[in-house]
Amino acid sequence: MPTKPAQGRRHWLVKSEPDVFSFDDLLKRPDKTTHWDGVRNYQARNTMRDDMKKGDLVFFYHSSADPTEIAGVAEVVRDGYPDPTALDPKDPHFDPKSKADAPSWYMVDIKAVEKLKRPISLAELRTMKGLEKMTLLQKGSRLSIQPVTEAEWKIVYAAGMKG
DNA sequence: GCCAACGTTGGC
DNA sequence: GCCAACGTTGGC
Repeated sequence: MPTKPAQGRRHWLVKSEPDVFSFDDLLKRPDKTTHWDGVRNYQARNTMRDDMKKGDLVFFYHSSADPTEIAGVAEVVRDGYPDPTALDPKDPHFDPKSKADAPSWYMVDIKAVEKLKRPISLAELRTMKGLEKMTLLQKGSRLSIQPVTEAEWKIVYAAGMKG
């Protein structure tokens, strides 16, 4: 499958606690790929179900870490589809209200593309020109899956790859 | 560990 | 439909 041309790509940021699942963990997965399951927030669900498309690029952010930082770049390799963990009573993310024929929760598959040469911490992001409106930096922003504009993407990526 | 901000639930 | 109570997120 050919890679989507850069023009059509949208950009996202996903949060993960590295103690639970880090960017290095993603790199170690078979085919460097995982299901982004267990998300139980409607706005994040809508983003995965409706907006994230194969070929889109994703910043992998380490939350609840020291320091909190953007660690790497991943790529969406499968569009949104129902999250089976919502239907599994033994799964910690089980949702009794979700039904197989009317799934409440969705996930995408993401694949590691490259680690940043230099991770960019939240503190540094706050100092960088052009990121003032970045969703991650807004007060009270808790969204675990959020959009990144192309301009924001370029600024952060350039800094992270400068080494 | 604290706590502000936010999302969800449920009583009314 | 309102909103108080509760649970969670996540930076510090």
